[in-house]
Amino acid sequence: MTFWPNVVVATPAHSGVGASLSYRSELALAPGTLVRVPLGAREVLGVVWDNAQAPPEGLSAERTRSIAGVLEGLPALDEPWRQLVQFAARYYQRGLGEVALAALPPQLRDLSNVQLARRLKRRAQATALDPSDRQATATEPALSEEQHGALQALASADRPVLLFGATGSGKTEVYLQATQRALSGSDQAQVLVMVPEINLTPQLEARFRERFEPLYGTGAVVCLHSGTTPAQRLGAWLAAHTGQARIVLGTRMAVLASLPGLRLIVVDEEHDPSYKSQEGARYSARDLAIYRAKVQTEALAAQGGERCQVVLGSATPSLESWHAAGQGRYLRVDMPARIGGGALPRLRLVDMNHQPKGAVLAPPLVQAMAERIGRGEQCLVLLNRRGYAPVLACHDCGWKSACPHCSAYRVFHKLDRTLRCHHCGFTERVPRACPECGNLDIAPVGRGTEQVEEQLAGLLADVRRSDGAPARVARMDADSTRQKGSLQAQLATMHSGEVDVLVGTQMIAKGHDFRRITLVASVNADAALFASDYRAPERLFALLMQAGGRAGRDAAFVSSQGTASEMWVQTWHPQHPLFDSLRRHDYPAFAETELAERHRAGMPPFGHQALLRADARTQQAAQAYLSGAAEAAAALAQAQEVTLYPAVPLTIQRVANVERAQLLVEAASRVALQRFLAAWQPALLECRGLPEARGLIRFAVDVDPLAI
DNA sequence: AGCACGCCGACT
DNA sequence: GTCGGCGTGCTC
Repeated sequence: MTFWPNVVVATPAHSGVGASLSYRSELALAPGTLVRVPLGAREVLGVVWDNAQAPPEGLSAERTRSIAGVLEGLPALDEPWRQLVQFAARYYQRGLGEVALAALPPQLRDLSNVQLARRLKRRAQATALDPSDRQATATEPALSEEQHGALQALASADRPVLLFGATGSGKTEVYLQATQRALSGSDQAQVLVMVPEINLTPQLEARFRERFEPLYGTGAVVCLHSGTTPAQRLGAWLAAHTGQARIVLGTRMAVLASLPGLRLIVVDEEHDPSYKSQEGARYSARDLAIYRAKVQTEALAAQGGERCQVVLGSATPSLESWHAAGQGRYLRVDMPARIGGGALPRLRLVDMNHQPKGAVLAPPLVQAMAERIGRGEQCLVLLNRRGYAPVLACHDCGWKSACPHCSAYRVFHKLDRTLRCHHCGFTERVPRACPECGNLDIAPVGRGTEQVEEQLAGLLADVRRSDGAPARVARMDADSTRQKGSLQAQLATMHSGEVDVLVGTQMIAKGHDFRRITLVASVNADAALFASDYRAPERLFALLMQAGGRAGRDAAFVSSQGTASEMWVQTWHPQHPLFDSLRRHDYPAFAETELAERHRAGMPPFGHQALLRADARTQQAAQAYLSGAAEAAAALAQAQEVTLYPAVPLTIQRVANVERAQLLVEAASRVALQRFLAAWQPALLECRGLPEARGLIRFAVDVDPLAI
């Protein structure tokens, strides 16, 4: 008997190849089976999507080629996984195969059956050799009343849970115990825990290993993120797929891992923009987590009635999630109190209008830091700019350190005397004199972390710590942590108390549990207050709350010092309403204001958006393509009540000599937007051939974009 | 995306 | 006379 399986392969949506390709097979292949198939001149990995009994229509039999082989020993990818991939591909307007294959470890492609068998055998042996003297029960710390309530709510919730917990309220312990509960329900049960950034995985991994390896063995916890080697990634994926791994920790890519026994998904810091992918299929891992829990629950219901729970945790939830909770679509659970009864830091606004002109750090702030250092406390200084200064300029002729390949300035890095473009990476040594007029008087404009570090070291030069040693300032940003292991090393110097003041980008604001920090300062927050991006206030609020959350985490330490922890913000606009909510740590009030504003403007979550983006050799070509695509869809847009805005260049118009433009699509309903985008797809392919779009490099649709 | 096929400059 | 530049076009 001959079968005609439809197989998905890694062809992007814009390649013109349909959703799946028909092959011939003498064997019945279950949907989800991993196969190797001939495609043109090569052989590629594919996933059987369905197995038709009849040959495909409109395709001659001799053009249908045979399946080259099946990946032996691997269970088929299950129905909920396929539904998830199908949903993601459709919703984010990408090829089915592209999404499916991107979710698989790349190494799986070039693994022979012999190699695969060897790997699977080794895994099975490792598991078998694992010491069997496992603990039967976990040693779990006692929970606060709030934590206990959250755990109860999570256990019985019939919808996604939004865990609204202050920084330091002990959300991680709730995740740990919820995980334990989910795993103890069945030998097959699995849990997925996501964090926004790779940097945050090591400490979470340590806590999960410590808690669960004694119970479930050393292979029970695996990590999936872009920092792992291809071999590790394959290993972790296989462990998750075969059920040997009980807990998968990872970044957004982990949401697409194969997890047949999935019972709980945790999305920590759910508001974080890192959950939205910015290339390839531009999916939101948080939104996919919600969908995944739903289809998994449906699948579990069919075989006995258990649920797959999903919990989104944050001290400053995304407005989308907050709104969903307000509507009752999510169950909101509050944990307002800090563990140990510590208070959230007091807000101290520094009105820069009343500070000495040109001061990077206001004298009262420096004074406050000096006092804290003298008492053996630590400080954190936040500045969202790497390097020494964002621009180098000539005072004579007006030359600025523009990047020749991008419409942006190169940043002055004083430490290695370079001008570096943060967009394309183009780096040159700092010129001795102005390249335009030869003037020697070229000077940095604005400030970055390197400069603040340097200035602080100067300002605190005479300050002594409680042990009499001079105060020590360190800097932590993408530059200082580029080398492998240096992030951990830098965190260690902070934990040990070797460093008194840590200057850094938002990297230092996230997640780290420093016990002796009692003062956090944000040096230039103002840019976000008046940014054109409508999500900028939300991000600023989250960043400041999160940064403030680094202070005073150890209530006993703070009270023994006889002080209160503080969050300092330097601003030229102390009257800005955002600071009122921030002062009261009142996220709900802030969210209400922002949501009202969004509602008025028809912005998400009340309206729905997508972007059509184009990259081209010239700006004209990029815009011509977009305009052509808009024109082709004018009637369709009108019928669907979708608004198409004019094509505009991106804020940074050119990056690495590629011109970029985009076009905003707005609709009042998600369904209308989806219908429109799906119907638009053929026109998007066709418009590539427009003569005026000559020079177009690529286009992409971004559904639910984070920035417009 | 790959990888072929296909038409024009500097080399053994 | 060939090796190879990357411009279009197809992949069940």
